Amino acid sequence: MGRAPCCEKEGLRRGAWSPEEDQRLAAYIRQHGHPNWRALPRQAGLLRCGKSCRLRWINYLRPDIKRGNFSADEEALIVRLHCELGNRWSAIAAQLPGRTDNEIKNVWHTHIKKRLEEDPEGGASAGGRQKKQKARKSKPAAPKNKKQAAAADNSETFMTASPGLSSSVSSGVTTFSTAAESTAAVSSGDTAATTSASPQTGAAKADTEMESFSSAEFPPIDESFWSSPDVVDMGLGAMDEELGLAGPPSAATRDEDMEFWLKMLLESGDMRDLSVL
DNA sequence: AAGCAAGACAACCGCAGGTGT
DNA sequence: CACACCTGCGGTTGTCTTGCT
Repeated sequence: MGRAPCCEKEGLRRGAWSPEEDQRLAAYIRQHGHPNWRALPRQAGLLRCGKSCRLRWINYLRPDIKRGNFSADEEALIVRLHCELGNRWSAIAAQLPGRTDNEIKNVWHTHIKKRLEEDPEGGASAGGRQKKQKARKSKPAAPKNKKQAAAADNSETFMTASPGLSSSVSSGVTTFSTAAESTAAVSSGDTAATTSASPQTGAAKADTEMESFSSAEFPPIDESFWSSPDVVDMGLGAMDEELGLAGPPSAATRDEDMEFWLKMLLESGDMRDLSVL
Protein backbone atom coordinates (compact mmCIF):
# COMPACT_ATOMS: atom_id res chain seq x y z
CA MET A 1 0.00 0.00 0.00
CA GLY A 2 1.23 3.46 -0.71
CA ARG A 3 2.03 6.16 1.71
CA ALA A 4 -0.93 7.37 3.64
CA PRO A 5 -1.87 10.93 2.90
CA CYS A 6 -0.73 13.34 5.54
CA CYS A 7 -4.28 14.29 6.12
CA GLU A 8 -7.65 14.19 4.59
CA LYS A 9 -7.61 17.24 2.46
CA GLU A 10 -11.32 17.67 2.31
CA GLY A 11 -12.89 19.83 4.91
CA LEU A 12 -9.64 20.75 6.59
CA ARG A 13 -8.66 24.32 7.13
CA ARG A 14 -5.42 25.68 5.80
CA GLY A 15 -3.52 28.86 6.06
CA ALA A 16 -3.19 31.14 9.02
CA TRP A 17 -4.40 29.92 12.37
CA SER A 18 -7.17 31.75 14.09
CA PRO A 19 -6.87 32.66 17.77
CA GLU A 20 -9.65 30.23 18.50
CA GLU A 21 -7.74 27.43 16.86
CA ASP A 22 -4.61 28.37 18.73
CA GLN A 23 -6.49 28.38 21.95
CA ARG A 24 -8.10 25.08 21.25
CA LEU A 25 -4.85 23.44 20.27
CA ALA A 26 -2.92 24.83 23.19
CA ALA A 27 -5.64 23.95 25.63
CA TYR A 28 -5.85 20.44 24.32
CA ILE A 29 -2.13 19.86 24.45
CA ARG A 30 -2.00 21.42 27.86
CA GLN A 31 -4.52 18.93 29.03
CA HIS A 32 -3.61 15.85 27.09
CA GLY A 33 -0.16 16.32 25.69
CA HIS A 34 0.42 15.23 22.12
CA PRO A 35 0.86 11.49 22.07
CA ASN A 36 -0.56 11.23 18.59
CA TRP A 37 -0.43 14.17 16.25
CA ARG A 38 -2.51 12.45 13.66
CA ALA A 39 -5.40 11.90 15.98
CA LEU A 40 -4.97 15.14 17.87
CA PRO A 41 -6.89 17.50 15.61
CA ARG A 42 -9.90 15.23 15.58
CA GLN A 43 -9.79 14.78 19.32
CA ALA A 44 -9.29 18.48 19.86
CA GLY A 45 -12.04 19.36 17.48
CA LEU A 46 -9.77 21.10 15.02
CA LEU A 47 -10.26 21.06 11.30
CA ARG A 48 -6.57 20.78 10.69
CA CYS A 49 -4.26 17.98 9.81
CA GLY A 50 -1.96 16.65 12.47
CA LYS A 51 1.04 17.93 10.69
CA SER A 52 -0.29 21.41 10.74
CA CYS A 53 -1.08 21.15 14.43
CA ARG A 54 2.37 19.88 15.21
CA LEU A 55 4.00 22.65 13.26
CA ARG A 56 1.86 25.25 14.89
CA TRP A 57 2.65 23.99 18.33
CA ILE A 58 6.36 23.56 17.78
CA ASN A 59 6.99 26.79 15.97
CA TYR A 60 4.50 29.00 17.61
CA LEU A 61 2.51 27.92 20.60
CA ARG A 62 5.08 26.07 22.62
CA PRO A 63 5.56 27.96 25.86
CA ASP A 64 9.33 27.75 25.87
CA ILE A 65 9.78 29.52 22.60
CA LYS A 66 11.92 32.55 22.86
CA ARG A 67 10.78 35.45 20.75
CA GLY A 68 12.61 38.51 19.75
CA ASN A 69 15.71 39.42 17.85
CA PHE A 70 18.50 36.98 17.63
CA SER A 71 21.41 38.18 19.67
CA ALA A 72 24.84 38.51 18.14
CA ASP A 73 25.87 35.46 20.12
CA GLU A 74 22.99 33.47 18.81
CA GLU A 75 23.69 34.49 15.25
CA ALA A 76 27.33 33.70 15.68
CA LEU A 77 26.43 30.33 17.07
CA ILE A 78 24.15 29.70 14.13
CA VAL A 79 26.91 30.57 11.72
CA ARG A 80 29.27 28.31 13.51
CA LEU A 81 26.87 25.43 13.76
CA HIS A 82 25.88 25.83 10.16
CA CYS A 83 29.51 25.46 9.19
CA GLU A 84 29.67 22.27 11.18
CA LEU A 85 26.27 20.80 10.55
CA GLY A 86 25.12 22.30 7.27
CA ASN A 87 21.42 22.73 6.79
CA ARG A 88 20.51 20.55 9.71
CA TRP A 89 18.29 23.16 11.20
CA SER A 90 16.82 20.96 13.83
CA ALA A 91 20.27 20.13 15.11
CA ILE A 92 21.19 23.78 15.11
CA ALA A 93 17.96 24.65 16.85
CA ALA A 94 18.76 22.11 19.52
CA GLN A 95 21.71 24.25 20.51
CA LEU A 96 19.68 27.41 20.73
CA PRO A 97 17.29 27.34 23.65
CA GLY A 98 13.85 28.52 22.75
CA ARG A 99 14.55 28.84 19.05
CA THR A 100 12.85 26.70 16.46
CA ASP A 101 14.37 25.20 13.38
CA ASN A 102 11.93 27.09 11.25
CA GLU A 103 12.84 30.37 12.85
CA ILE A 104 16.53 29.69 12.51
CA LYS A 105 16.05 28.66 8.93
CA ASN A 106 14.21 31.87 8.21
CA VAL A 107 16.81 33.97 9.95
CA TRP A 108 19.55 32.23 8.07
CA HIS A 109 17.99 32.82 4.71
CA THR A 110 16.82 36.35 5.34
CA HIS A 111 19.59 37.77 7.48
CA ILE A 112 22.71 35.78 8.02
CA LYS A 113 23.20 34.26 4.62
CA LYS A 114 22.94 37.57 2.87
CA ARG A 115 25.19 39.22 5.35
CA LEU A 116 27.80 36.55 4.94
CA GLU A 117 27.59 36.88 1.20
CA GLU A 118 28.02 40.60 1.41
CA ASP A 119 30.65 40.53 4.08
CA PRO A 120 32.11 37.05 4.41
CA GLU A 121 34.64 38.13 6.99
CA GLY A 122 32.47 40.12 9.30
CA GLY A 123 29.15 38.71 8.40
CA ALA A 124 27.73 37.84 11.76
CA SER A 125 28.41 41.11 13.44
CA ALA A 126 25.35 42.69 14.87
CA GLY A 127 26.41 45.95 13.36
CA GLY A 128 26.42 44.45 9.94
CA ARG A 129 22.68 44.59 9.55
CA GLN A 130 21.41 46.02 6.39
CA LYS A 131 20.16 49.55 6.53
CA LYS A 132 16.69 48.68 5.49
CA GLN A 133 16.36 45.86 7.90
CA LYS A 134 17.57 47.98 10.76
CA ALA A 135 15.06 50.61 9.92
CA ARG A 136 12.29 48.09 9.84
CA LYS A 137 13.17 46.64 13.14
CA SER A 138 12.93 50.00 14.77
CA LYS A 139 9.53 50.60 13.37
CA PRO A 140 6.61 49.92 15.64
CA ALA A 141 4.72 46.78 14.83
CA ALA A 142 1.43 46.72 13.10
CA PRO A 143 -0.84 43.76 12.59
CA LYS A 144 -0.24 42.01 9.33
CA ASN A 145 -3.87 41.68 8.63
CA LYS A 146 -7.25 41.63 10.24
CA LYS A 147 -6.83 38.12 11.47
CA GLN A 148 -3.59 38.94 13.18
CA ALA A 149 -5.02 42.05 14.66
CA ALA A 150 -7.78 39.90 15.99
CA ALA A 151 -5.19 37.56 17.35
CA ALA A 152 -3.63 40.41 19.24
CA ASP A 153 -6.97 41.41 20.61
CA ASN A 154 -7.64 37.88 21.47
CA SER A 155 -4.36 37.30 23.18
CA GLU A 156 -5.64 38.33 26.53
CA THR A 157 -8.66 36.16 26.13
CA PHE A 158 -6.46 33.35 25.07
CA MET A 159 -4.32 33.48 28.11
CA THR A 160 -7.24 33.99 30.37
CA ALA A 161 -9.02 31.09 28.85
CA SER A 162 -5.97 28.95 29.27
CA PRO A 163 -4.81 29.74 32.74
CA GLY A 164 -1.52 28.26 33.60
CA LEU A 165 -0.70 27.48 30.03
CA SER A 166 2.51 29.37 29.95
CA SER A 167 3.60 28.15 33.28
CA SER A 168 2.37 24.66 32.99
CA VAL A 169 3.16 23.50 29.53
CA SER A 170 6.85 23.55 29.40
CA SER A 171 9.32 21.34 27.75
CA GLY A 172 11.71 22.51 30.36
CA VAL A 173 14.11 24.23 28.07
CA THR A 174 14.96 26.94 30.46
CA THR A 175 18.59 27.55 29.89
CA PHE A 176 18.10 31.26 29.88
CA SER A 177 20.89 33.50 30.83
CA THR A 178 18.89 36.48 31.83
CA ALA A 179 15.72 37.20 33.64
CA ALA A 180 14.44 38.95 30.57
CA GLU A 181 14.95 35.88 28.47
CA SER A 182 13.26 33.77 31.02
CA THR A 183 10.37 36.15 31.10
CA ALA A 184 10.28 36.04 27.35
CA ALA A 185 9.98 32.32 27.40
CA VAL A 186 7.45 32.31 30.15
CA SER A 187 5.31 34.83 28.40
CA SER A 188 5.58 33.08 25.11
CA GLY A 189 2.31 31.45 25.84
CA ASP A 190 1.11 34.66 24.39
CA THR A 191 3.43 34.27 21.51
CA ALA A 192 0.72 33.32 19.15
CA ALA A 193 -1.15 36.50 19.59
CA THR A 194 1.89 38.67 19.88
CA THR A 195 3.60 37.43 16.80
CA SER A 196 0.46 36.99 14.89
CA ALA A 197 -0.25 40.57 15.48
CA SER A 198 3.18 41.62 14.41
CA PRO A 199 5.18 38.75 13.11
CA GLN A 200 7.73 40.81 11.36
CA THR A 201 8.53 43.17 14.11
CA GLY A 202 7.53 40.82 16.79
CA ALA A 203 11.15 40.70 17.72
CA ALA A 204 11.50 44.31 18.63
CA LYS A 205 8.01 44.56 19.90
CA ALA A 206 8.31 41.47 21.98
CA ASP A 207 11.28 42.92 23.76
CA THR A 208 9.24 45.76 25.02
CA GLU A 209 6.04 43.88 25.50
CA MET A 210 7.65 41.13 27.42
CA GLU A 211 8.65 43.56 30.07
CA SER A 212 5.08 44.58 30.50
CA PHE A 213 4.05 41.10 31.50
CA SER A 214 4.13 40.72 35.18
CA SER A 215 5.41 37.59 36.72
CA ALA A 216 2.11 37.34 38.46
CA GLU A 217 0.38 37.01 35.13
CA PHE A 218 2.90 34.55 33.86
CA PRO A 219 4.47 32.70 36.67
CA PRO A 220 7.86 31.19 36.02
CA ILE A 221 8.01 27.88 34.25
CA ASP A 222 8.41 25.04 36.59
CA GLU A 223 10.69 22.54 34.99
CA SER A 224 9.22 19.81 37.08
CA PHE A 225 5.93 20.38 35.37
CA TRP A 226 5.93 17.35 33.17
CA SER A 227 6.94 15.05 35.89
CA SER A 228 4.50 16.41 38.37
CA PRO A 229 1.53 14.29 39.34
CA ASP A 230 -0.70 17.19 38.45
CA VAL A 231 0.14 16.77 34.82
CA VAL A 232 -0.96 13.20 34.91
CA ASP A 233 -4.04 14.12 36.82
CA MET A 234 -5.05 16.76 34.39
CA GLY A 235 -5.38 14.38 31.55
CA LEU A 236 -2.20 12.66 30.57
CA GLY A 237 -2.97 9.82 32.83
CA ALA A 238 -6.27 9.22 31.20
CA MET A 239 -4.74 9.60 27.81
CA ASP A 240 -2.01 7.17 28.67
CA GLU A 241 -4.53 4.68 29.85
CA GLU A 242 -6.54 5.13 26.73
CA LEU A 243 -3.73 5.05 24.26
CA GLY A 244 -1.11 3.25 26.18
CA LEU A 245 1.33 6.00 25.59
CA ALA A 246 3.62 7.99 27.74
CA GLY A 247 3.19 11.65 28.41
CA PRO A 248 5.39 14.39 27.04
CA PRO A 249 9.01 13.58 27.50
CA SER A 250 11.06 15.52 29.91
CA ALA A 251 13.25 18.05 28.25
CA ALA A 252 15.92 17.63 30.82
CA THR A 253 18.05 15.62 28.48
CA ARG A 254 17.74 18.16 25.72
CA ASP A 255 18.47 20.88 28.15
CA GLU A 256 21.56 19.14 29.31
CA ASP A 257 22.63 18.56 25.74
CA MET A 258 22.33 22.21 24.95
CA GLU A 259 24.25 23.24 27.97
CA PHE A 260 26.86 20.67 27.17
CA TRP A 261 27.41 21.90 23.64
CA LEU A 262 27.34 25.52 24.57
CA LYS A 263 29.88 24.80 27.22
CA MET A 264 31.99 22.87 24.77
CA LEU A 265 31.90 25.68 22.26
CA LEU A 266 32.80 28.22 24.86
CA GLU A 267 35.58 26.13 26.27
CA SER A 268 36.96 25.29 22.87
CA GLY A 269 37.28 28.94 22.08
CA ASP A 270 34.94 28.72 19.15
CA MET A 271 32.74 31.36 20.65
CA ARG A 272 35.71 33.62 21.05
CA ASP A 273 36.44 33.27 17.38
CA LEU A 274 32.86 33.94 16.59
CA SER A 275 32.83 37.11 18.56
CA VAL A 276 34.97 38.57 15.85
CA LEU A 277 32.30 37.92 13.27
C1' DA B 1 -0.62 59.54 -2.25
C1' DA B 2 0.15 55.59 -5.02
C1' DG B 3 2.80 51.97 -6.87
C1' DC B 4 6.62 48.96 -6.68
C1' DA B 5 10.29 46.10 -4.85
C1' DA B 6 12.26 43.85 -1.18
C1' DG B 7 12.14 41.99 3.41
C1' DA B 8 10.19 38.96 6.75
C1' DC B 9 7.99 35.06 8.48
C1' DA B 10 4.23 31.63 8.96
C1' DA B 11 2.75 27.71 6.82
C1' DC B 12 2.69 23.99 3.38
C1' DC B 13 4.69 20.06 0.88
C1' DG B 14 7.08 15.97 0.18
C1' DC B 15 10.46 12.85 1.70
C1' DA B 16 13.12 9.96 4.96
C1' DG B 17 13.64 7.48 9.00
C1' DG B 18 11.77 5.19 12.95
C1' DT B 19 8.49 2.14 15.08
C1' DG B 20 4.84 -1.10 15.73
C1' DT B 21 2.37 -5.12 13.99
C1' DC C 1 10.91 -9.65 7.02
C1' DA C 2 7.53 -6.77 5.04
C1' DC C 3 4.20 -3.54 5.47
C1' DA C 4 1.73 0.40 7.27
C1' DC C 5 1.74 4.30 9.85
C1' DC C 6 3.59 8.30 12.28
C1' DT C 7 6.78 11.87 13.19
C1' DG C 8 10.27 15.00 12.12
C1' DC C 9 13.00 17.53 8.88
C1' DG C 10 14.35 20.60 5.20
C1' DG C 11 12.98 23.09 1.12
C1' DT C 12 9.84 26.09 -0.71
C1' DT C 13 5.93 29.10 -1.21
C1' DG C 14 2.43 32.60 -0.09
C1' DT C 15 1.30 36.77 1.74
C1' DC C 16 1.67 40.76 4.35
C1' DT C 17 4.48 44.88 5.79
C1' DT C 18 7.63 48.40 5.03
C1' DG C 19 10.57 51.61 2.74
C1' DC C 20 11.65 53.89 -1.38
C1' DT C 21 10.64 56.31 -5.61
